[in-house]
Amino acid sequence: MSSTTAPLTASRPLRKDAARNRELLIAAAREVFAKRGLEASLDEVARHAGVGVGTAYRHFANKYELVSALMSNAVDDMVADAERALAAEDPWLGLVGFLEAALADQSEDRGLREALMGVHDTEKLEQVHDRLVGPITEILRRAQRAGVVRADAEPTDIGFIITMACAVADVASDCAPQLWRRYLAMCLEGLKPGGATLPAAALTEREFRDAMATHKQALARGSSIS
Amino acid sequence: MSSTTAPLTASRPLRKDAARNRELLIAAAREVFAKRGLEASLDEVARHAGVGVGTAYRHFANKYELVSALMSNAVDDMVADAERALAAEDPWLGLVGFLEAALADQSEDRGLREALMGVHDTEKLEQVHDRLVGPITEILRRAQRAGVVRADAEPTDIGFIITMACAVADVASDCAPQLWRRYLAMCLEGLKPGGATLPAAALTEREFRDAMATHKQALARGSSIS
Amino acid sequence: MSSTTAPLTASRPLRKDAARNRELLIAAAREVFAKRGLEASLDEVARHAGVGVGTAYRHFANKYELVSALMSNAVDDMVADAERALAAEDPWLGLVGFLEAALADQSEDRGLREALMGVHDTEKLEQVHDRLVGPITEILRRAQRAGVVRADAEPTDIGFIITMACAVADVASDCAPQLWRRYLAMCLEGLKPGGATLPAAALTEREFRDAMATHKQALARGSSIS
Amino acid sequence: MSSTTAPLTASRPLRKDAARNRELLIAAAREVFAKRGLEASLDEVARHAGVGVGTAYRHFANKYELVSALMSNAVDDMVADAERALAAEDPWLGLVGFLEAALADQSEDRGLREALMGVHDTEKLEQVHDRLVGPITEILRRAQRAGVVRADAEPTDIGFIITMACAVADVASDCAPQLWRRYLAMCLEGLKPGGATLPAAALTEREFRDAMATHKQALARGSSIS
DNA sequence: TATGAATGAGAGTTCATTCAT
DNA sequence: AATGAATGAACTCTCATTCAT
Repeated sequence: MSSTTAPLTASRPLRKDAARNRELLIAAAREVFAKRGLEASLDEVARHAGVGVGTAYRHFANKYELVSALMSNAVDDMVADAERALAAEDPWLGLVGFLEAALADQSEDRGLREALMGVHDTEKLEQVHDRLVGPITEILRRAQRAGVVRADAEPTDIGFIITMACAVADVASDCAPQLWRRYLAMCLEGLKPGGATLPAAALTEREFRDAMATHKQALARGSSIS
Repeated sequence: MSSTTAPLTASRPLRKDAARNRELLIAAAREVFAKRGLEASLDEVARHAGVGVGTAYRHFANKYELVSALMSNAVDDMVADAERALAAEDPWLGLVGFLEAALADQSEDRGLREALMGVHDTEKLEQVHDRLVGPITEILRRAQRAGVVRADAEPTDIGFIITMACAVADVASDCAPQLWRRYLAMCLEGLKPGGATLPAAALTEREFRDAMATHKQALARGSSIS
Repeated sequence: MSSTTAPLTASRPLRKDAARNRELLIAAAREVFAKRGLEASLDEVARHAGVGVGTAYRHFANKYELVSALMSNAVDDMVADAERALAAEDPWLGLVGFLEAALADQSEDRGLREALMGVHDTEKLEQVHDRLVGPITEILRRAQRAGVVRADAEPTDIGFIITMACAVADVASDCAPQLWRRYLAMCLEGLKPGGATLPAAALTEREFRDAMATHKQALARGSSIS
Repeated sequence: MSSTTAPLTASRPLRKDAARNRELLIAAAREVFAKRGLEASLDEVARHAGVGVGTAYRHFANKYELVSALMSNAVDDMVADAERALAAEDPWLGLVGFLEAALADQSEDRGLREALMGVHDTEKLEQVHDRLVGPITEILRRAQRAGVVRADAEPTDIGFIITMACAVADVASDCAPQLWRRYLAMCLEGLKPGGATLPAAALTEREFRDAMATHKQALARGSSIS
């Protein structure tokens, strides 16, 4: 009856605006996926968020888009972590600090790990990489210039070190939530100068992206995320 | 030693055609699971093998049993790898050789990686561990006695190094099938004596088993492999 | 009493279309199960109702829940029958009327007979018995007080008389839909005072419930209704 | 080598002749079906008999034929029971004795009950009836001539009384194996002269056969016994 | 002839996605 | 815009029956 959008009657539920529902869904998805992995159903996410599934599909074209949004948030965090790392005085501690910060998040979130290991959309993947490649490259190069990281290390190595530590977290997060730190430390030894020659070349940024994209498509085929 | 053609396995000799189908199924399963992971359906495996689903279920009580058979084969191979490693003169090269051999297999087989990372049956898991723990411990201890591996390394570290290299293979196997070698080399640097103190204790053998078992159960809940 | 159109059932009001489909499903289930017994598939019930299987599973968690809903309706009817019987002036005619009314329903519905003979869920069974035991006991005791039923009859005898008449209906309902009346009459002769001593004690209410529950479990093992 | 059929070498298994296997299968089927009902699989029966399924299908065209053979045996027993009943001096005790003997068998054999309630083959059914109708009719008529059974009872009533007592046994055989005797006694009261008029005519022998046959076909449609 | 391996239709159930309300 | 009911393909597993050995 009124032209305002404010609720007039107490019995009519508040009209939640879209942004609020979007946040609710993302928060619910994070919680649900963190605990149960990406195989949790969208119904469960929606229920957790207190909205209908239909609403989820209004905000996200499909399950993957929702996962994607989660990833964007995680990437935001990683970018922030990276900026903090660049602000650190010691380049080595900066690198280590970045990895620890990024992994501290991921080690607690199964859904995030699965999402980062299995991005299902090339375009999205490009965006993620576009945002991270600069900071990560700078963190690494700075450490190399300081002589604390071997010269043949490449930015994609950082990506795979994260991948590896995530794998440990995947297996051990319930029993030993901090175990990934042990293996991150081992990998970091391998990053220090003076080690043996590495038997295979690092991927270029381009190859890394393609690898990720191919991997996802392999995952997507036959997976519930299509 | 015997002149009979009886199968070497202790169980009842399989009829010729049945044995053939069993092999067809295992081969098909390996191929299908290698490419698409364990979430591929048994129908697809059977189709790939050129047999009906029913046949698959005659040979393997359920999907997991089939995966389990695949794993048994893989564990056989790993045990053989481990024995070769112990026969090597140089303890370090033995250790490295074992890891490279084991990973060369797994890097090409996504299903195998998923199976080993996600054994869904506690009993089977125990069997796998029972067979591998001895040889792996001996490989490691020998290298430690020779002073080429840091003293605080534990057998479970070998397990997690395999886990990590598999994670790399998971992502990159299509584009860069040998990339895992780069990161295995990095990890091996971390295994050499003289590195920084590791920030978290290795799991004991028992904890490792429990971690694996818990991980599986988490995976199994809601997964197609129940 | 209220002017709202809210449903009388205490649970959340179903959306109009959903309520319609629920009714369609129940009607279809009654028809299909009535004709073909409980072994008819849910796909067939859904097809008969003109909805997808998924819809059936939205309304009923599993096949048994659907059967259960059917049973609840039938028990409602039986309770109503029992109340009418208690309102009858002649205690004997009340008893007979109750049995005839109850059996008139069941004789036409094979699914209902199977459901009542084979309740697969202990809790549900308890509910059914809880609702029926009072009225039936009262009907019987009133007739006994009036001296028209033998003193050693027990409420569980009523249950078994229904069981027996149902068995006749099971066999003969197609060819002779009223034949059960003949054998109900025979059983009723056995209920009248003055007959020979009965060679086995009636079950107590507790034993009757346990018998039913055990029977169901035997049926359920290996049956499609688990 | 020898022209005898006796085994010559200890290692070669005795050549079981067909008759022996047939008996083994029937015995196994009786046991298995008695315990688990007709839904037990033929594989299980064959395993129990120590032969292959193929052998079962050599002797019986399908599952139903095997059940049918079981029934034949049971009918043999019933015919023998009937003959003993006719030899009894007291016509009433003869009738009662026949029913008790027949039911004592059936009450212990779930498969037999299911088979008799659900004969799936018209021809077989005819055979069963052909063999039983004479003796049963004679038992009944003799009792009627002696004035101990009501004049409007028909041979098919005997069939349905068995049906009814079987239904009781079906439900209660685990908890109260003798309970059917109570309800048989009640039915027998209804058979005695002097009761109320029965509200529906007994089936004729022809109708009884048709009822059974129709019933079976209904059961068979959609049932595992096709 | 006996065997048991192979078959494949069909059952119950789940869930990403669509669409009427 | 929000809801959640509806959809139907897909998955695992069973078993009566057939057929190669």
